[in-house]
Amino acid sequence: MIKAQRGTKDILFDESYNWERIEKIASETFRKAGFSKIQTPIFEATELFNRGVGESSDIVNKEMYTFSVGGAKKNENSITLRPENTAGVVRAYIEHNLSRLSPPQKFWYFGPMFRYERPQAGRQRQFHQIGIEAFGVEDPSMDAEIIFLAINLLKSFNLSDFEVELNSLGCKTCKEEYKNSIKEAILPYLDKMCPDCKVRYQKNPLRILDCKQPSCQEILGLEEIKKVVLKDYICPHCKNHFDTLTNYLDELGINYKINKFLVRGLDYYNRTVFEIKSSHLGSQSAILGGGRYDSLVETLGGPKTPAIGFALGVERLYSLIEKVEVQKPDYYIVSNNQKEALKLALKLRESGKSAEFDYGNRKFSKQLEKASKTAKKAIILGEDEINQGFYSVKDLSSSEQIKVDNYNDLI
RNA sequence: GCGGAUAUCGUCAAGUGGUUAAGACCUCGGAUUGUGGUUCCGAUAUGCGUGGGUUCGAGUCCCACUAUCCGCCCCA
Repeated sequence: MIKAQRGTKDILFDESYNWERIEKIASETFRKAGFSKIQTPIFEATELFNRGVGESSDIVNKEMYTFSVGGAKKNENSITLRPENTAGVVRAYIEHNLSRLSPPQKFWYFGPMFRYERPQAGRQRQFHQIGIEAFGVEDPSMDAEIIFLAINLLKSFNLSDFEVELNSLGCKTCKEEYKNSIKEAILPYLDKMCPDCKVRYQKNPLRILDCKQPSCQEILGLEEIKKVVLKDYICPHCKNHFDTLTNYLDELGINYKINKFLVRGLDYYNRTVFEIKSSHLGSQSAILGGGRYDSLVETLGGPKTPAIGFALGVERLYSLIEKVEVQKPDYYIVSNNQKEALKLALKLRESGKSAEFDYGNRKFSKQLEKASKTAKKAIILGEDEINQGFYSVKDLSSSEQIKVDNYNDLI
């Protein structure tokens, strides 16, 4: 038997219905904020992610679904199933010259992403993200709006038990300085750190701050290291940006926690980064994450354009929300005349009712049994009804059966 | 990539080396030829993740593989 691939799953019945609801609620929330939906391809040139997400990230290093196409001329065209969607949206932004339009340009998306990882609670190889990307605004009011929107989105799913973490990574220049001072501080302890951190030290030292290894945690906990990490390293410009943002958030009554150790795993982030966590998710506690990526558009060949966005894990969100059952159809038509049953069902649907009918030409007791399990009311369309031109309508919860002479009384 | 647990029908499961692999739910049929939700009767795994091995005999023991779940890493 052929089974669904490891880390992938089928979404059926009520689950599928709840997914539709999620998309609808997200769509409404974003539409009100002036975001339009963007749909980009599921695969892109591998190069896009190498340059966009970054060579030092785990995603690019070991989690991409990359393959070459083009038959015998292998490696001619290396493509990759998107591991995230920011790079794709930025590519589209550049390709369609959207920077020529009056800023800001605001987009949202919903779709599958692919990462080759070991599946676990809250982690699949094909998973879905809802996200937004906004281009062309540097002002911190945009950061505040985006963060508010993220919170607002979660609240529209009736979630309240989550925590917002916030940090600023600084801009290109002060981020470099920060990196260097971290490297300097850590150097004496480097040989005691885990192998991963030794690599990070070279490639992306900020990620060391994220390390969960006890040995590394111990070193990060040392006073002299903490002093360097917690020092306000960011430049006055970035500090001003961050302070204005937190001021706005305070003004909006948003609870957040500044976490100086919050460093995100994708290379393109700078300045504002944030993450929303729930304690009900197990070890994969992040439900949403995002931040600024002011140089990504330029990195990928576009004009210098500030930008910010976030992505939400739909499977993780799904596990937190209250589920809704699919509504039963209004009518189930019980009949041994499939032609008349079909005609009536189609007519009812045209009148705005939901209606199903029995295909089986089975005994009425069987048809009614099915009706009682699946529908609110049964319309019995037997020989008497067809010949004499009326409908017997039975309310399946009260057992009450009435004779309806006029079709209009059914709708 | 590393650790731990698990794998018996569509679902939940009993089974701890010995005849034909319990049971429940779901599904289907009948009791009831035009009246369901309650009741009663019946049907449904030549099969126990896959492949080997031990044994007179394997769902049960051993080995390998695969998958799932949980944790690490990382992320959403």
